[in-house]
Amino acid sequence: MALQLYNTITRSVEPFVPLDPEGRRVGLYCCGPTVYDFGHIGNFRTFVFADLVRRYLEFKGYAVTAVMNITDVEDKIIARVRTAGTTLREYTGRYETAFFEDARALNLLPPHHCPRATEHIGDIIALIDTLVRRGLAYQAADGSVYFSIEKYRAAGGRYGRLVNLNFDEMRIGERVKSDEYAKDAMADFALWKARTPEDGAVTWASPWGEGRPGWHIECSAMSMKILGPSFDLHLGGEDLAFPHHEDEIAQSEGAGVQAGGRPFVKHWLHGAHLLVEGRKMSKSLGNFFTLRDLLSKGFAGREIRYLLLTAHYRESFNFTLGGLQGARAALARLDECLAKLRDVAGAIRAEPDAELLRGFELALDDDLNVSAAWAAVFDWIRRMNRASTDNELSPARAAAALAAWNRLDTVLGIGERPDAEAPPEIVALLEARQQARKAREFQKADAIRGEMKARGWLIEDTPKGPRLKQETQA
RNA sequence: GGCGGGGUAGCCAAGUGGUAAGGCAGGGGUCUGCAAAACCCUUAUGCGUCGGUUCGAUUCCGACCCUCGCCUCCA
Repeated sequence: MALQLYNTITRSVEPFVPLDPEGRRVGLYCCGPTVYDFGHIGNFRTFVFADLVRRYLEFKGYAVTAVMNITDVEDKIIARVRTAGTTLREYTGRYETAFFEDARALNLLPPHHCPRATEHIGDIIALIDTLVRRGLAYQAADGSVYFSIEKYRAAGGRYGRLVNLNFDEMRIGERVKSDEYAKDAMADFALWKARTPEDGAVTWASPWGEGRPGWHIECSAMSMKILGPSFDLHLGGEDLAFPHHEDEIAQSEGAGVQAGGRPFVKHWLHGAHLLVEGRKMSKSLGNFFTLRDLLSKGFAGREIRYLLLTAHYRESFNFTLGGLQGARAALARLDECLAKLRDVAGAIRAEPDAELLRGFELALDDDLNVSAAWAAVFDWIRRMNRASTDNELSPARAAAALAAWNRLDTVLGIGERPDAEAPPEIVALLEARQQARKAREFQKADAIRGEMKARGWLIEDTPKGPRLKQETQA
């Protein structure tokens, strides 16, 4: 079975074939967070998607090098540093730490490299210098260095491959006042921004004077430094396709550092945005959620991760609090099944059940059809439960099922609900209830059960005796 | 205005030129002292609207409506 992925640059689903001649090593870069605030659920949809891509490639046996940049210098950050009266590092450090905490809550595998823009100023300057020397970049009257789309095109570069744009029809100036810039052409973009008084201490020396990097250049400089001038996969949110990724291609290929005929990036993947409660997420609508907001409402990281992983990455997704409740119920069914399997399997070990793996892999091979993958998982859960009810679940079969699940979960990253140890007073209540039941004092037994539920513990009476479960609630 | 996605059950969401996966919620049943969990049955003659192509369309084509994204520093 072969993995197929949609490629934004060809607008089609195509087989994934690594650049590595041995077909083993894969370089993956994902545009990471701009650390000016806490990450919201939309940001994390993209990062969960990137995590899925990385994990599935590893599942398929590829040796992945995953890179995610930290954008720690940028207009919004500088503005906030100024109003907060703090230093750049202090300000961004706070949100970077928060980001990694959030990432851990969602069980995102840490990328192998998380380069910060501010720690690669030298690489950025070197890349800009190359572009200047090749005649593709120029310093304008305002002191900033810009990339010339016209020169790039004249040199054979193709601009506008990720997004079909008609530059004559563009509504120029609607979002940025054109008179703010001294660029030769509207479409040119900044590589190096000359220092302004508002930048405060956020400035670096360069051959073109004091200033700071433009936005796009950091990703080109850092990705090529770590993964080489040509690498396999570049991911990001769909909004980044233009201009960010388009400009990355122009800069990176404009530098002429790729081996003959090789592209900067072979495969571009873009994750769709999400809606929240059916509306575009916005603070004024009250449907703007940071990950922290959701965690503080009592939802678990795995529930959020699961919900984000129920929809295909190229479709916009309607994220709702009700959906999160549904996620909790679905995971409870999974947990229930796994607990049963573990109970039956005991210490037996077995090879993974091939049927489950096959359905799962078939689904994800098809451009990461994660909905179909979950369908395979839930069909399997039903089969296991039925076997259990019909008394046909042997320890060997349960062990094989568990082994398959563990393999799947290297991709899904859902894990299992941690078992909480019941406190002594709950155990005492449980024993009291058992006494009452034995004496057929059911009213008393039910009262005790109600008392335990009030304290957050549920009882399930099984043929093997009562089972305690901690109630989850948001 | 240009370009690109979408509109599938109460909600979320796959999918296909041949008669609609899966999850949540709901209804009925089995089991249970009662529950819980689990299982079984059930819930779209229908896939935005109107036309067209076809033996056959939710799937292809056209128009229209609604919605989301991008159109210069937003995941």
